[in-house]
Amino acid sequence: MPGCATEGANLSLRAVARDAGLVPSALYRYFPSRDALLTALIADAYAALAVGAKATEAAVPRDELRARFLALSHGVRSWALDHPAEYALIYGSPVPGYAAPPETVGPASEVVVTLIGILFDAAERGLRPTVPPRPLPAATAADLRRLLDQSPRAKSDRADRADPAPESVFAIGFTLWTQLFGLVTFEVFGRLDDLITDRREYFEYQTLVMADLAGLSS
Amino acid sequence: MPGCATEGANLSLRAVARDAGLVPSALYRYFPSRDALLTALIADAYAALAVGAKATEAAVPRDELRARFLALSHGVRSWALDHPAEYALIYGSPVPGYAAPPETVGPASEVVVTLIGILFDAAERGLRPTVPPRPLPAATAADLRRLLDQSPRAKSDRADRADPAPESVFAIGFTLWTQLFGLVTFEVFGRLDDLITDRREYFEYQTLVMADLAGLSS
DNA sequence: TGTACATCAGTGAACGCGCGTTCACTGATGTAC
DNA sequence: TGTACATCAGTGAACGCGCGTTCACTGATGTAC
Repeated sequence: MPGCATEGANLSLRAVARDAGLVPSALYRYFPSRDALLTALIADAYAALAVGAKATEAAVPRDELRARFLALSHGVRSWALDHPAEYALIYGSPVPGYAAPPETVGPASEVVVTLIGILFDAAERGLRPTVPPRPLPAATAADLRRLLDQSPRAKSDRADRADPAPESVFAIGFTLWTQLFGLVTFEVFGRLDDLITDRREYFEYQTLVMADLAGLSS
Repeated sequence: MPGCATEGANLSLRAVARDAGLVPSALYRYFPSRDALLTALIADAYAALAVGAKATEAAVPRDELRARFLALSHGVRSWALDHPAEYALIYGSPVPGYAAPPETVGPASEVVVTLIGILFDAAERGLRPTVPPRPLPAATAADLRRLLDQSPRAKSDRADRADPAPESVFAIGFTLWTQLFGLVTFEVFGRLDDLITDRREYFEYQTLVMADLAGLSS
């Protein structure tokens, strides 16, 4: 499809056609329905976010774990601020009557996978979270172990490290993931508007606290 | 207005009228426009969330700081899961073309004010966050000091406590606030659907980690 | 107590708009002989 | 090289629908005398 500008706050089929300089019915050559178009927009948005966030992280030397985490975080924030409509599409209110099909789960998890990769590198170097260790509850531990088994990187070098349990690395990864997107969502959706004036500085501070929490000291 | 059931995923004026058993034009007796109706729905939703969350927190003895935090968190989560449409209205994607008027900022901040109240009580009892202290950057410190001056409770007993700086109590409050709503938003909006099976247990675990982080040990 | 009138709460029809979707079509581009 | 035909990319009119909003109205409830 030519152009394919997914900008603009409106995600209606007609709005997408307008942005692309086409008549609405022309989109039916490319997508059988509005839901199929929506799926493509969502997959594109996840992919674009992952590209933006991982590009900044990949530029940092592998052993600078704290800097890698900060780069990833700022990459997510920058992309979200530059593309608020697409960010809202993937991290905002679910679209009523639309269920994301399975082909979007891969792109959707790229950021958290990268984040957890940093934490595994940190665990390998002996870095430990500053928050006191707390045993994972049973069902959550099972869920994280299942995700771990689907993650080739974590599985390959699991044998030679008994401590910390890889599940607990996932758990701290989920904590950071939640906090990161909570932070970005608050800012992009304007929840900080009358509270925080220098939002970049605030974001930097909060991500530094998160890095401290995860024990990413270098 | 009779009935005034704000349930239902749709927030259109006609949908609200339907829920209330009225004809659409009847709403113009109560609200001059759709935006005014939206403002009322938003204010109601904030108030209902605050009532739900604070009710559970208020039932806990004042000196059980950890239990108060957990009760507040679970109160927010329960209300959000019971009222997903209203939760999306106040914590989801902003409605295009609608700007929240100033009368919604009071109700909007009740949960974070309660949360920070718990943290002030904890600071008074000498409890300290486990995350290493990190100096607040200038603009953020100024913002938090300004919010502090608007908060009567914090101001009244500020003189007799030099340490920790009340701004830093606000800072940790903002961290927990972000994490709490990030957690709830992920769950309510279905972002955990194929990842976490026992979501209540997962939420409990993550809030316990947050309490550890904030040093809420009793 | 009974009548006259004002207020109130809501009705019902109509408007113009943007939406998703359909369908017959057009005209440029490529391919076969 | 020239003609005939198929494919492709997109057009344009039309549909039925839900939306926000308007306006004249109705009928029940309250108040004055």
